[in-house]
Formats: sequence, structure tokens, C-alpha cells
Amino acid sequence: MIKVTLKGDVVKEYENGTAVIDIAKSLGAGLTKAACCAKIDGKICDLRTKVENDCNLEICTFDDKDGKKIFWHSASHVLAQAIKRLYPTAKLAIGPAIENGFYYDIDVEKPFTQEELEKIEKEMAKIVKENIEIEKFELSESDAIELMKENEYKVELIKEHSSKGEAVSFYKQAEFTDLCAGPHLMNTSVLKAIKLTQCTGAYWRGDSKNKMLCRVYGVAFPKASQLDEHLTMIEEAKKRDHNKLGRELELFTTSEVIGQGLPIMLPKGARILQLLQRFVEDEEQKRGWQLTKTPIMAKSDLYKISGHWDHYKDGMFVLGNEETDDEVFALRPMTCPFQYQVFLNRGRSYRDLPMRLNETSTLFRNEDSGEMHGLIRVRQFTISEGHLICTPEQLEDEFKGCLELAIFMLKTLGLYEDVSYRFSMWDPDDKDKYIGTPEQWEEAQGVMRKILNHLEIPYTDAIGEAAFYGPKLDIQIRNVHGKEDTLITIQIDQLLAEKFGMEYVDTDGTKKNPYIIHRTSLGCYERTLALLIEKYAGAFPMWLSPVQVMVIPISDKHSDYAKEIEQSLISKGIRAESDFRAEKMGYKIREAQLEKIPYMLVVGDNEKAEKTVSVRSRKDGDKGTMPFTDFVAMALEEIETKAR
RNA sequence: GCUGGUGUAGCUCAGUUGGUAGAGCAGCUGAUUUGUAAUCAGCAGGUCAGGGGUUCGAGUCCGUUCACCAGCUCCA
Repeated sequence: MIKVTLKGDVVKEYENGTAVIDIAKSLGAGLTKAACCAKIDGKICDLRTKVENDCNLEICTFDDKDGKKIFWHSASHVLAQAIKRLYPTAKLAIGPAIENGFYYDIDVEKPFTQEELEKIEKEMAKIVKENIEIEKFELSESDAIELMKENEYKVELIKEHSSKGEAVSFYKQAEFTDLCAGPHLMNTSVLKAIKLTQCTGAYWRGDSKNKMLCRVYGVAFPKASQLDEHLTMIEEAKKRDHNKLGRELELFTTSEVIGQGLPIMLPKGARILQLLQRFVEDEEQKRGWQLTKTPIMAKSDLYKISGHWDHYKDGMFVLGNEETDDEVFALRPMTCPFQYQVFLNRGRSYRDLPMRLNETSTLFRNEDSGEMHGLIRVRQFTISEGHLICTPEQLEDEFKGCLELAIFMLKTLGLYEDVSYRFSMWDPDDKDKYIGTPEQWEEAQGVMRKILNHLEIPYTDAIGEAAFYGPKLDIQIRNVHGKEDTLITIQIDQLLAEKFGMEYVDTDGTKKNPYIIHRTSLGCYERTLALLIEKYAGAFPMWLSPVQVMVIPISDKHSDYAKEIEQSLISKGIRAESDFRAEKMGYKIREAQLEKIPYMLVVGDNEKAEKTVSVRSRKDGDKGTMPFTDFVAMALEEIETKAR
């Protein structure tokens, strides 16, 4: 007999070798039905797994993160089975569960059309109804290859798994068998609500040198109502899409004759960027940063020293022809070597350090045509850039200062709860991308890890995500589509200082290379604006609203008083406008509300007589009448505190 | 860059098997002078994303360029 510790520290005894599913049965029919997989001593496994030692056992349902994963993974097998039934010549590649559903990559002659996806969906529903048992078996490498010999993708995977000494396992459901490590559900019948969401291209093994396969994405739920809820949620999220909302609210636009990835900031969008920029620059000044203003282009020589010419020439806008011109320039794709020239302006000693240089820096990157996206990925953008030059002893404190600044920015904007931290390291196997020696990388990464651990930052490791010159702490955020991007980055670099001959005289009279922290305090303004639009669905906090107050006179008779109110607000630095059109008040309110203006001040006979305003907030509706001076005090307070 | 989708008035969308473009909102003009989310009427607005091809005839069919969208790859 073995002792199994269950949820709530309940210990039960079972025959050695009892399968998890039988343990679940002993606990209740409801749990058995809902069970997707289990965790034995924290290790995820099949319900088929036989328990052979005393252990902790957790049975996971769809409500658990791991249960969902298994549920969706099995859904991907049903997808594959349906495709094989309808398209017998299709070659399956891989089909994992992802964060929000599953996909399967398939090698087919022609990508599926919408109609074909619907047909596949119907076949999947049939497979679910057929109530098929899912069985697991293992094969030797040679038998496995024999079984999958028609499919070069699976053969490649089998060879790879066995070379690592892993068992080669298969899952079989009726006529369909797939190479898979599992775990899986016991039966197809629980996959009640399935929706195939899209069909796109994806490279085999994520390498653009490989063949592009057809990737079918889907989601699945145990109940139809959950699927509906999920689809509604996605629709709701799309309404916040900055790319749609930002254009509707006239924050930005694009123009075919200007070009891709070159957004035009309209007055309202430009105003928000100005507010953000002032906020950042003022805060940096308070924290001891010195503003610089360096050229937006340079001779190729500069980029050759930094290494950017070798690494990113294709991504730069080069002016001139290297073959024929004496001088070739390029628009700057980053600020680093420009700001280094500030340090290099004269000899430096330890007394000059730390040197904190910030700049509102416009950059140009010739992104591939398929990469551009709204304001998130563009060809010209302006970044809250900064480089901090310091001694090794100062590094931790200064890094901490940069991080505190970033966190202050995020908290003020209300994005703090939405970010995650990524420790981006080099990939020692990628000889092309990274400069420097393994020893230098170990040192820089070691220092960064120590700092992150010391500051108790909840980060995840990311191999191969470092800059070519050093490791990064990336502060990541997701857009409404769930896609993750870097909002803020703080990097440690000891390689570029050497390349540029940056030295300081230390206390002992010897010359040393400083450490450089590359950092942004708020990332690039366009991207930040995009995330803010999505965060607030266009209803920006008062201090960031392009128009803060709309004065609405009830009729022509009240225009003078409205004008007086408007002017008074403007003189106090509040961004106010009046709506003098000969429309009904309800109409003007509706428009101001749709423009997401924080306050509407309705003024008529009563207000005029008593020097009051009727306040309507976009959030709470009619707030009643108050003395104008009271409203001003309230508005200024809300702006000053950057209330959200 | 790759795969797929989309492109008709400022916006949202109609437009039959190819026969020469239509609505609502927005805009303009006039009337209305209004008390917390849409007053009424009239007018104007389009080389159907841009070249090209097939055809007697193309918004509709074919090809190409551009832009937009989703995904992949990339992201100093």
C-alpha cells in the first residue's frame, strides 16, 4: 500500500500501482469527470499514470492552469485527427497548447480557407461525439521511425527526442496516432465546445529558413457557455485596440504617401506625447539626469565602432552609397554612441561619475514590412533614452535608481500592475549575434542577476534575448491581442565603453573602463501611448486628456458666460473648449462623452446668475451644480495629483 | 521578408450572373434656442487604394504595386 497526500493534506492509502484516474474515481464522480491531468509531487502527468510511491497528488481540472493546458493539447490532437480524416495527405508537424488555446502546424498543399476551417470544426465535433478513448504507448526509436516514416517532421522529432535519451511515446485515438509526450485527457468526449479561430503561416521549428507550414489556431472549453464568454471577451478587448481607437479619437493617422510605419500624430495625440515627455524630462531632472541633444544622423564610421554597422546595417536608413560616396551617413537607430561623445568630450575622473545622461531621442529603424503595427512597432519613434556611466561600485545603486524611476513612471501611468519582468541573457551558441567573451558575459549577467535577486524582482529568464553588447532587464507588457512587447528596458554594458575608448581616472590614478547602463524611463512614447489607449479605452486620466473640460452652453444666451468660463479655465492651465453650436444640450453631451472628455460643464440661466457650473463627469454622469471656483479647485487637484 | 485576409464618401457599410455608384452618421446651409447620450429640412461629397491587362463595356474578372489587419520570423 502507498500513502497519497491529497488536497487539504488528506492522506489516503491505495494499492501500489493504482492509476491516478482510479484514485480520482474513489474521490468522486464529479472530480473524475472534470479531471484533465494530475500533478504527482508537483510533476505534471497523465491520469493514466500509475502511482508507485508515497506522494502528494493534485488532480487538475480545466479550472487549473495545467488542466487547461492538457485540455487544449488534447483538442489539438482532435484537430489533427479531423484534418487527417478530411485531408489524408496532410503532414502533421507540431500541435501544442498555448496560453489561450492551441494550434497545430500542418504541411498541406494549400492553406485552409474559412469554409474549410468550418468543415474541420464540424469533423472535430463529430470526433468528440464519437467518445473516443485516448491511449498511450511507447516505441523504440527504430519502430517509431518506421511508424512515422511518411512524415519527415515527426521522424526529425523522434530522432531528436531519442538522442536526448527521452522515451518516444505515442497517443492513439481510434484510427489516429500521434507522436506526443503527453499528458492527455482520457477521452475526446469532454471537448464539448471547440472553435477554430484562424489559419496563418508559421515556419517549421520557428526558423524563417525552413518551410512555412499552415498553422490552425483554436480554443476549446468544457461548456459552450464558456466558449461564448471567451469569444465575447475577445470582441470586447478588440474595441480597446489602440490602432482602431487611436484613429477614431483622432490621436493619430497614417498616410499612404508618407509610408508604412510612419504614423502622423494629430493634435490630440501630439498633446499627449508632449505631456508624457514633459513629465519624463521633469522627473529625470529631479533625479539627477542631465539632458543632452545629439544629432539624429552620423557617418557610418560611428556605427562601425559601436558594432551596429555589422549587426544591423540592413535595419538602418543609410544615406549615400558606400561604393561611390566619400561619406556615407545613416539616420540613427539608437542613441548610445551619440551620448558617449558627451562623456568623451574631455578627460573624466571618478569624480564625474555617475554621469546620468538623458535625451528625448528620435530613432529610425528600417523594420521589415510585415513587422509594423499601429503605434507599437514603427519606423520612426521617440524614446525616453538615457545612458548612465558609472564605476563598478556604483553599478547596483544606479541600476536600482533606474528601476525605481521606471517603476515610478509605470505606477503614475497606471501600468504597473500590467507588466512582467524578463531577464534577457545571451545565447552562448549564437556566435553571430553577440560580441565579447564568455567571461565578460558571465560577469555582466552575474552582476545583473545579483542585482535583480537583491531587489527581489520577480523575473523570468530569457536566453538569446540580450542585446548584442549586454544583458537586459526588459519590462514587458501585453496589448489587447495578448501579444507581449518590451515597454521599458534597462541594460548593463561593459563592452561598448571599451570599443569607444571611454575611460575614467580612478582614485588610485589608474585609467578604467566604466560600466554603462542603457535604459529608458518610459520606453518609446508612441508605444507607451498605444498601451495607454488600450489600458484606458481612450478615457485618459484627466492630466493626460487632450481636452480636459468641455463647456456646454444651453443656448445662445449663455455663450458669453460659457466663453468666460472657458477663458478662465485656460488661464489656469486647464485645457478647455466650448461647444457653441446651435444644437441641443443632449447632443453636445453625447459628443463630448464619446470623445471621452473628463468633464462637461453645462451652463444656462441659473449658472450664469449664480456664477456656478453644472458638472457632468464622463465617469459618474451628472454631479450637480457647484460654484465655478470649487470646480476649478477640484480639477486642478485632479490634474496635479495625476489621479486615475 | 513569409502566409493568409482586407481596401467603395471623413466614418460604418450596401452594390445581383460584368452594363457606368447608394444609405446612415459626420460635413456645409437654413430653420430651431434647447437643462444632462442623437431637433428638422435642404445641399454637397466618390478617377470604387494606384498603374496595367481581359472585354463592346470592369467597383465586380486577371495580374502587379501600395496601404491596412492577423499570424510567423526579426526587434540595437
